[in-house]
Amino acid sequence: MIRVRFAPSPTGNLHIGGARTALFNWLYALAKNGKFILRIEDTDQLRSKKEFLDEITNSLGWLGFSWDEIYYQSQRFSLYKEQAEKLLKEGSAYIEKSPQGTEAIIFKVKPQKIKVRDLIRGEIEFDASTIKDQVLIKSDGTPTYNFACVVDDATMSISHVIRGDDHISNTPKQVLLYEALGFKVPEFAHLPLILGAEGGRLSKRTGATAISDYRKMGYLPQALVNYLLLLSWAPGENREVIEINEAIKLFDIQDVNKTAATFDQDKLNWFNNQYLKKADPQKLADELIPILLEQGYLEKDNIDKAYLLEIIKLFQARLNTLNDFISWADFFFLKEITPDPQAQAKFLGTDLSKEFSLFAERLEEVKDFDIPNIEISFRELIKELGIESKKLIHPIRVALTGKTIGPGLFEVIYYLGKERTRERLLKWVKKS
RNA sequence: GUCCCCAUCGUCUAGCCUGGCCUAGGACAAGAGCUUUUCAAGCUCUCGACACCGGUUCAAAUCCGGUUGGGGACGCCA
Repeated sequence: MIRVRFAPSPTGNLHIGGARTALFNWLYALAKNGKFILRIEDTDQLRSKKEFLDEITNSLGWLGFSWDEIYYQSQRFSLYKEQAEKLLKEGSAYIEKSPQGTEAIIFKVKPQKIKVRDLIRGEIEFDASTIKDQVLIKSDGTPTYNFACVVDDATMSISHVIRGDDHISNTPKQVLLYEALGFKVPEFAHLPLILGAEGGRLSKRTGATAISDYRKMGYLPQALVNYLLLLSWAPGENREVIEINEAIKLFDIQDVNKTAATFDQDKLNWFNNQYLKKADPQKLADELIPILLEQGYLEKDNIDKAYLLEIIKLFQARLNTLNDFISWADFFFLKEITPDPQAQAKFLGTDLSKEFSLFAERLEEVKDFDIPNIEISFRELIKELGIESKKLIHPIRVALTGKTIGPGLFEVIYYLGKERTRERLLKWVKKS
């Protein structure tokens, strides 16, 4: 039975690197019909916070990873103590007294060669003479990371330890502990790290790294998962966009690369756009409504969902993030728009009173107010006035949307409706 | 400083294990064009890499050694 675990410490948010480790563990469990275990490493009582724990579990859930079992190290202190005392009795550990009189339990590291087999990297050899004796139980009675980790992985019957590259140097220390405690050594797989754009670890300075931040920025979990997955694994056949169910069939931990990858937001944006394009507008609406309410674009008791759905369809293909929707589509929800100053100067600087009022009149006369008929009436007007269509299209767009870019003008007019279109046009007509 | 890991376009990668099919394939980004009503999307094209040196071999991106470069770890943090 394959049993893997993700072991975050609730001393910070779930970040990109942690999410990727969780993904590969979860995916491997699904691919091999095993179990995925969540272990909360909250031995540091001072730095562990409930809010971080909540953020981590919420983010994992949002990404779609569910766990079969959950454990908290803070509830297992007696087990660690017991195992440390066993080593003490056998003579492989000793007690060290501090000047204050407190006692710590230290593991004796004997000089020897330690071989670690890694599913991704092959065999790695370490010389134990370069490793110091290891603290097992700190003088405050709590276990150290390496010790609790070994006791837990062994007692939880973890078959494969899949974790970040940064743990490679912990591995020989842990192997020694497995052997001293008489536990079977699990398989190891060390995942390459994800680096920031300037090289080095992904940090707050390199941009947002918390998964909850990506959620707030309007990324879809499927897109983020797909991107993370492709960061050090490839399904082959030049495939990039891959549904998770398909990935489960193809994934194997041995196929993961050894090389550290640089996080690239541009590519993430592309993935997000790919998923946004084919997403169910209904689902996007569900995500968008709370944000639109919060920012005052919608009123709680007055939501026209069918209308919102149409507007979403209009923008879906041009969004990189869900949040882009608000900046592109705001004019559909605002009572009054303020045109971008540059756009106004460029397209509404000259007097178009005659053209705008004529067009407003023509729109009044359109019988079946639909997109083709709006276009026909516009084209006829252009012909009569003898001007180029773009001479009028761009100014009208700015008058209606406040922007120089957006969906096709006739769609905009249709969804804005006769009334609002007229109002916004006439605002630029000088009364003589 | 010591130990460990890694090395294909700017970025993510395919190929490497099982040398020849590689004048190295795809994607993102960038640039150009088509379309056009602007921005996206879509389509077409362009730019662009086997870090270096040596060895093995008829043949090396692929195997071996070294150099260089990058990253990580050396806590009574996890």
